[in-house]
Amino acid sequence: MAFWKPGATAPGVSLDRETEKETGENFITFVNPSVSTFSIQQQRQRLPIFKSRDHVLYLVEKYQTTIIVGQTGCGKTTQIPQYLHEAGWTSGGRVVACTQPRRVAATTVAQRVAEEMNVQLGEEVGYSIRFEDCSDPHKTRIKYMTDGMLFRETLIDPLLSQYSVIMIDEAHERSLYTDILVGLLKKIKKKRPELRIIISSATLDAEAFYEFYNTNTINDKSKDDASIISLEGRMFPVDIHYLEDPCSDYVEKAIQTVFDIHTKQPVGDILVFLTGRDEIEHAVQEITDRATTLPRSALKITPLPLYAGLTAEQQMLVFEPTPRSTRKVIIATTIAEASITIEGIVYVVDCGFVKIRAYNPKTGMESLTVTSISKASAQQRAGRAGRVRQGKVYRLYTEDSFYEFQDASVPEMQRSNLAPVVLQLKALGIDNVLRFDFMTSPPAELMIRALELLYSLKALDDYGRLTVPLGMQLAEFPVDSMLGKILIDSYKFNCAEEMLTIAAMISVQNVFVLSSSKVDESKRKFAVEEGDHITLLNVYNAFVTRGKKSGRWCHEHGLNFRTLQRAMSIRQQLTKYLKRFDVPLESCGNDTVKIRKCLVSGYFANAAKMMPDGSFRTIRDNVELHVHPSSVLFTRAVEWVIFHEVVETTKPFMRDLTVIDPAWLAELAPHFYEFKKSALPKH
DNA sequence: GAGCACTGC
Repeated sequence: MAFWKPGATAPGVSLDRETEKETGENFITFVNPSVSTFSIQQQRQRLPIFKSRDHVLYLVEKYQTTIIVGQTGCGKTTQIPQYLHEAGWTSGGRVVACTQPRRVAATTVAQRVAEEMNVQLGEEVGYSIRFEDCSDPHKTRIKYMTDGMLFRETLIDPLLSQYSVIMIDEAHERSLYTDILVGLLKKIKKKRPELRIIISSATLDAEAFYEFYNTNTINDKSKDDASIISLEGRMFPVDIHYLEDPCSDYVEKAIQTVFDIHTKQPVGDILVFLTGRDEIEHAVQEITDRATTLPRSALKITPLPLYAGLTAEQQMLVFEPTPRSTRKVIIATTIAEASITIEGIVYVVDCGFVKIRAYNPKTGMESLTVTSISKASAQQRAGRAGRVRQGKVYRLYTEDSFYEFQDASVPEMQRSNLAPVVLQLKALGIDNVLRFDFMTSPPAELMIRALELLYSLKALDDYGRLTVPLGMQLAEFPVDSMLGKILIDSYKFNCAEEMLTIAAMISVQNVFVLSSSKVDESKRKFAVEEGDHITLLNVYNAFVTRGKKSGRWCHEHGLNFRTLQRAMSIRQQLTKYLKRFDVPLESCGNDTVKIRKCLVSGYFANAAKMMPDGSFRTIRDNVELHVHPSSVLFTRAVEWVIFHEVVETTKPFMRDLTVIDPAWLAELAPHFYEFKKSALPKH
């Protein structure tokens, strides 16, 4: 195999060299390619990363693992795969992969690189995300993909043999699949010495990745098989302002700061980070009210909310260009930290908090709590002010409290339900998941809880081995383990068609448009006394029949069009799996008893009984629970329910409930409830 | 009795 050697000229490189020029001129000229007079190749050479091109290629050649530290905007994501391609790493049918934690990033970066290489997207340069494979198995040389997709490929080809280089981008975010891949690649690299791994991280974690991959234990650097390189960024400087004294109400302080900036600072839009919808809607309202007291001659101010629960149309408003006489204030959740980038932001107001979801293995409950952000998050938020010109960040906390923040937030692996991780690792032949080499091992309680759940679902046998076929099928199924079990068992109740719809609707969030008075009214039209699952089934069926799958109909009924479209895609995908598993695709008509019994066959562990005061207790542990106000069963008197999940916010709330007959628990989950039969009423 | 950070397969 012919590799490019340091010092030699790589294929396709000679032309670049001749036109190489010193950088340092006005950056703005190539920030916007449409007004640039430079060719694409010249623009590429003007990126700060170009200066490190040879060094990066040298390290990748010499070391099996290279850790690249580089700020957003340095060009690593678009350039490094191209450098590797130019240097011959894609010859002989091999592919360079670059993973992203988010779908949009994978598609937009692939689009950009295809333009730079002047090729058709989906041919030499492609992408692969759920529901969308825009790549060609024979032609694609550079493949951008979500980390979850690359992980799924390991289920088919455990050594990922078609890839010569695998670049894990944004590794500092420590998403669940990034962490699994980081662990798996350590195993794969032992079996494939020719494979090269690039871990790209924006921050302080770099050293930890290096330690994880470097197999050299002696004190002689020349024996290292991992290396680190830092790349220069291309951000504009951001002035940091702290509070002198801590504040007690950061929402009020944020509003005051917005007006301070508005009345004292030059033009430029403002981005405010708060933690959730309530705070955001409150701030938007207050800013609107107080703006009326501004002098008529002053610059106008337009507050805009931004969070995931809004419809696509509502979200698009933040991208509308601002009229000359107006300053835009975007008030956002953490969604604006990495997922959505808004151009033109010059001022950032950072409250210093974020809502974090964490899984408690003792109770099996998830909590959603407001916690301090990490230093890395604070840095990322500040960076949002330095994309177009020099910016300012106003941190609504003291400098001392900043230094008390954790360096990085807790990796998802440390705070998630690990049932799917356990299933998938076992499907890869990694039986002892407790001893799998994770960069940061998850707490043992999380692992044990996952093993217990999988055992109760009969996905694991008495020896902790994956059962055949159920365990293997659940490992492959891109759906929550309990829902997967329900889908596979649906043939027993002749209701696969109904369960496919329910599973798809449960897998998406925000079916009903939030914070609209129409919603409650609209929801009542679809609501049934059996509960949320069958209500969701009704909504979906109405959408595809009466609603003719149209956005207009959704709008009229307070439903989120994009969410329902996504539910259709998921349903389609899940249907393919059921066909492959030979589950007969029957419909039970409108037999809600069959549907609810089928739900019990998977959700038996999540059962609760109502108390005289209207609260609930779990049957398993007698833990107090409440009906979430978004449920159609909220304020209704019912006796026994099963639920999809519990999320603790102000109280532990059950979400997505269905009314059941307790006799079904004994009938369908005797292995789980046998020892507690006395707790069930006699029938 | 009154409320839902964000991704991903």
